[in-house]
Amino acid sequence: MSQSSKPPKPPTPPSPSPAPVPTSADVARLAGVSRATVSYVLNNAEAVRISEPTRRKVREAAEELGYVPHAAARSLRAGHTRIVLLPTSHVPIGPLYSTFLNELQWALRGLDYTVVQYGSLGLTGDEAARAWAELRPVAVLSLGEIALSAHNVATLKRAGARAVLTMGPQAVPGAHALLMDQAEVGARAAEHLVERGRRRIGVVVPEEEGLGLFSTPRLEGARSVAGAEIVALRMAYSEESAAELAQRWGSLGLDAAFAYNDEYAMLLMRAFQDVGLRVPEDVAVMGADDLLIGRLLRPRLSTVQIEMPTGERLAALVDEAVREPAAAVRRHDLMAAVAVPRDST
Amino acid sequence: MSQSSKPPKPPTPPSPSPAPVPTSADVARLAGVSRATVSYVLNNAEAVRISEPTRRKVREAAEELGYVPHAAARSLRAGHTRIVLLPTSHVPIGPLYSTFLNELQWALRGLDYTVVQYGSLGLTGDEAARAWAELRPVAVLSLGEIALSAHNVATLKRAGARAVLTMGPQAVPGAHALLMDQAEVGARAAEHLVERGRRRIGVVVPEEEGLGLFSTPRLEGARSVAGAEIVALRMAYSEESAAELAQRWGSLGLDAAFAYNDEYAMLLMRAFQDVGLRVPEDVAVMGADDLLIGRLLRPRLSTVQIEMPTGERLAALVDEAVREPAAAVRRHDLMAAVAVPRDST
DNA sequence: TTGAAAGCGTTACCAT
DNA sequence: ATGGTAACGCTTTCAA
Repeated sequence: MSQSSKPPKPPTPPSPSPAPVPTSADVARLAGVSRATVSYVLNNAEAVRISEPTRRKVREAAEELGYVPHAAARSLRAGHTRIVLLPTSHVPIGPLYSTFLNELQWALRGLDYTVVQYGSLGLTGDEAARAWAELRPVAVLSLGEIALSAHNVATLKRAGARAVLTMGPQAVPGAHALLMDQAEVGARAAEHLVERGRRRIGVVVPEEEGLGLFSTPRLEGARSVAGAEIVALRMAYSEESAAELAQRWGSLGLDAAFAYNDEYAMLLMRAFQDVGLRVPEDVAVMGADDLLIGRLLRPRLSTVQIEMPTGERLAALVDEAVREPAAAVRRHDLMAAVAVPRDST
Repeated sequence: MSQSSKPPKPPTPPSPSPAPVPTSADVARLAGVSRATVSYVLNNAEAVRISEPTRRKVREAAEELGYVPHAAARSLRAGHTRIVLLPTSHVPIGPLYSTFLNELQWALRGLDYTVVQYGSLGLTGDEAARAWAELRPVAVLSLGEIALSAHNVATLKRAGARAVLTMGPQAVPGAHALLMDQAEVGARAAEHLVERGRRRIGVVVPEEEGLGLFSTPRLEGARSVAGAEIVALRMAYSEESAAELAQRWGSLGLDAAFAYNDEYAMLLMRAFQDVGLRVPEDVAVMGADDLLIGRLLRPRLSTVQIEMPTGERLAALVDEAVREPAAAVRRHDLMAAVAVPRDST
């Protein structure tokens, strides 16, 4: 090997040969046709008629080379993507929510979108919006874990997003609002307890970080109910923390607990029983989310059932917003909450 | 304000104007420099020295235009991406798993990867591999929900993937194997029950689709234990199904149940109690995953604790595989399972 | 210190 | 029925 004008390309220093990725040009060469023809065949272009022998040759060449088109090049050329960006934080919100997320993802795939879940924990609205915009998503569906400003929405739209949707308690200017006000949940719980004759209600606020977006509105919702006196109580998702709270319950002078959700409720109810408090005689306990496990304890747990939109419904909403971004930015009320009385209240 | 050569920009007419996305050329024009300079400034190129005034001009122009670089164009030029592709199915596997997934995502972001979660439910290995390859991920981390063949791995590598990692019970040729054999779980459970003097064990197999990847190895693991007779029992995640199973339990002649995981175990245990069977006297019940809720029922649920790798650990493994794909494809044993005896056995 | 230009992989128009 | 070619937005030599 003699030295040519080009330096002997060092074979990617540390590792061996990264073996070049086959391109449509490679396929064309092997099939003995042009790149355009390859494109036509592989995309089943209907505007152009290609002879059957040629089609087969192209297909075989592609197969032999293991050719797979390059999504980035394709969307660069197309001028747009089919990416729906789904910001997420690391918060384990519970089974209800993750089931919903999975459904949504599945439904969007069915509509031919590529779902990119982008971990955005710790980013500010500005940083997040910029990072998301780099991917040129056709739509952004923020589940409310990041607080978006009108300016952030503008950034995303300038980057080509045809729709920005936010799910949460309040609307953001410029974005479609999918309203899901967790305050409803707190309100339904407190109303139910008041109906049952309870007056002084302790509302559990999880110590776990990141749940504030849910727990604060739930607390406020409870506060909004007439006839009830509300006391906020911090508690962690652990037996120790629940035991500690149950221990000092007597000194609080409360007659009911609304425990954020069923899991915290079960924890607390068990702790109550362990210190000799009777449920519901001494203290009523109410959960939320209507998880199956809430029915396994005795007494059965009263709860607030939340009707989440189906993933399919939401996917359709996204699709509609993408297809018709002209339509005035709309608000949808997506959440309904209803008390489910069982035996703990 | 008089009219200039440019027409008075219509204030975003209803639909037709998708308002062009600003490019680096626009920034260059506004700042009065070349595109190259823009790139240097925005990427803090160290090889080139740019005057401070120029830098400021460029930054201000970018700011004013709301310019955000185009990730696809960038990676097309660079010849590689920082995408780690994470195939997912729609199965709600439980809190343990989703917490882990979130951790992993967060850790990968910290390593400057972009995590793309790709819903692959219903795709065959071939279809999935092709779809993933289009994104030119630098790494694919398959959690085992899709069965990958050696050929699929080859497809991905030809498309530029520097690492393909599979998490699951068995290794795939060409891929790094992160072994997590769920059979361990079943084995630990059965061993524990045998130690407690049980001989005929019913193993619950969830009817829910998609759990087979976990439930089958757990069942097989139980079968592998000497001294126990195993009977597979199908059951759905519902009170009705559990009740039905409890109803005919007497006719089965079994003295213990290993219930797939803690949630199924709790469901079944409650159903046992409702039909008058005593736990653990009449029947021992064992769960898996060591969920907190398992401690809330009485008797407390014996379980198998699984030590999942931390998201951070796994992210580091991915990073290492990407940086050094030359290193022989390795196997890592990532899972440890240990029985946690409580009161239900 | 800055600018001109090539090229990454695709697709769509316009010739042939 | 096919092929040539330009263009998408960006980075990066190379030259000035």
